[in-house]
Amino acid sequence: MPNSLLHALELRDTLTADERKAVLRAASNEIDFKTGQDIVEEGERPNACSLVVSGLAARCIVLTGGGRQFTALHVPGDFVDLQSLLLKRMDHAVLALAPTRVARVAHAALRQITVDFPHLARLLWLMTLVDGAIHREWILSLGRRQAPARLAHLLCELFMRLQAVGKVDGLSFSLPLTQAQMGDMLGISAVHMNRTLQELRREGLISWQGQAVTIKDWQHLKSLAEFDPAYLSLEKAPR
Amino acid sequence: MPNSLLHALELRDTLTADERKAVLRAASNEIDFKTGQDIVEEGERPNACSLVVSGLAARCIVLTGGGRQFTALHVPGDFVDLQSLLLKRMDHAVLALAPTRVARVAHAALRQITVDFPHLARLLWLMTLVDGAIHREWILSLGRRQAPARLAHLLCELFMRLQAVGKVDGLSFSLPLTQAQMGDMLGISAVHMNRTLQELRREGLISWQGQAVTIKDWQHLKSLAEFDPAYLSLEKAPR
DNA sequence: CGAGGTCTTGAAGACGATCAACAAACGTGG
DNA sequence: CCACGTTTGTTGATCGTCTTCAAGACCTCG
Repeated sequence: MPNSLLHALELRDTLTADERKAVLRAASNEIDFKTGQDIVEEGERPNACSLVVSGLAARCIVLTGGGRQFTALHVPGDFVDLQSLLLKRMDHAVLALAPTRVARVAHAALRQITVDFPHLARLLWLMTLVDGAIHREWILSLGRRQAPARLAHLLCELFMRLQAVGKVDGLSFSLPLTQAQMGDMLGISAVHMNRTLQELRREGLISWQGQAVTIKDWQHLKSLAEFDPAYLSLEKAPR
Repeated sequence: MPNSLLHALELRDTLTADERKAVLRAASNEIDFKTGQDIVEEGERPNACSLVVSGLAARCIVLTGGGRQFTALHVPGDFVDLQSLLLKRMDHAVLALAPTRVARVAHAALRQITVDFPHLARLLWLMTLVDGAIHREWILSLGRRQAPARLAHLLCELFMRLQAVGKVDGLSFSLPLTQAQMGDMLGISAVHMNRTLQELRREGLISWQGQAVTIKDWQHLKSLAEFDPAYLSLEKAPR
């Protein structure tokens, strides 16, 4: 159900009753993906956008030579390919990192929303703008932070985003990623990812066993990462 | 004049006469910035968006400790802060990298466009989506390419973007950047930037003297970078 | 129980950072 | 137009981060 979408939108602004109805009307069928499955393929021209209802998804680009880079991570309430409404062609694939349920919202329905509900349209636009702000933080991390700060920053970001959609338990959350996959987000090798992780564990900043991540020292983690959550726009404001 | 905006929009879709008029009506005053001046400051809450009319601008984030990272480069026809319409607060500064003329478009006028001209609104949205696509390519470069390929990719991108707005002369264009600034985009030090540049020169891929960049071997530059311009959406399509 | 994936560790080497010095280009004022 | 100071470009040497290769431990699941 697109309740997760309603929730994500209402994190950032208030919806009218009509707008809520329009959102609910736009949603169509839901599909389940297994870990590792492609939700959207590179080169595809979708006629619907995919909204994560539960699970975890990532945008993925592969280089000739085998190098892989994840360019975004998506939690419940996120569209994984809202840009395809206007960009048409997918320039990257989207992968399920865990068992993931996705709701499809037809392009036609989204386009109609831009005509009938300008404010709602601006909120959809906003969601892609938040994606952009997150991209810029990743660029900063990849360009100017070294591995421990990069990892710390990503964990801070994930914690805040998961908290916003009610997917944390105190200071713990579930992160169904292998270390190799985490390396592919941080732009480091799996081996170095492992050593960096051990460093943060040794410093008592986090624990990470199996899929359970716990933040053990939020203050230090935050300052190591120079993390400031403002870029996530997790606040209500008239948009 | 926002002719540069009209041009940028019409690169990607056709406008009606009314839409063209609405664009022209929305523009207000123009301002000149000198090299190095802030066009928008971090933390600011602009009430207008800034459109590059001529010159060159970059989004810039500074870390405590002096590290600096540019997260985007903007050529004529680009908005440098269109996201501020909905994100409100600037999470980074925007800097003029050369003498730059900027046209201000009031947030109120843009918001009115989202109500009166849904199709035009989608094209504005599209411009931020292209920014996002470029961000993802930078993430890929910073994460998985080494310095020579990173530089090659940025030069390919810049060439295509400048060509689209008529700012190239054959295979040459003007790039008023210091090597240190270029390093701040590629996530490398100024010294390494210099050595990487010399490598591309030595291989006969480019020349770069003063502010004049010339691509001497487009095919090899492109293949070194694994460059595919599709992500720039430089084609007309109904949006 | 075996097989494949994941995690962990060690060692060698590549890529890029940093420090330092100097050359070249530029802008400004005399 | 030249003298000067400042910024930018260039080069060498050293050091640190991260990669790669390789091997073994652990773990999960059929």
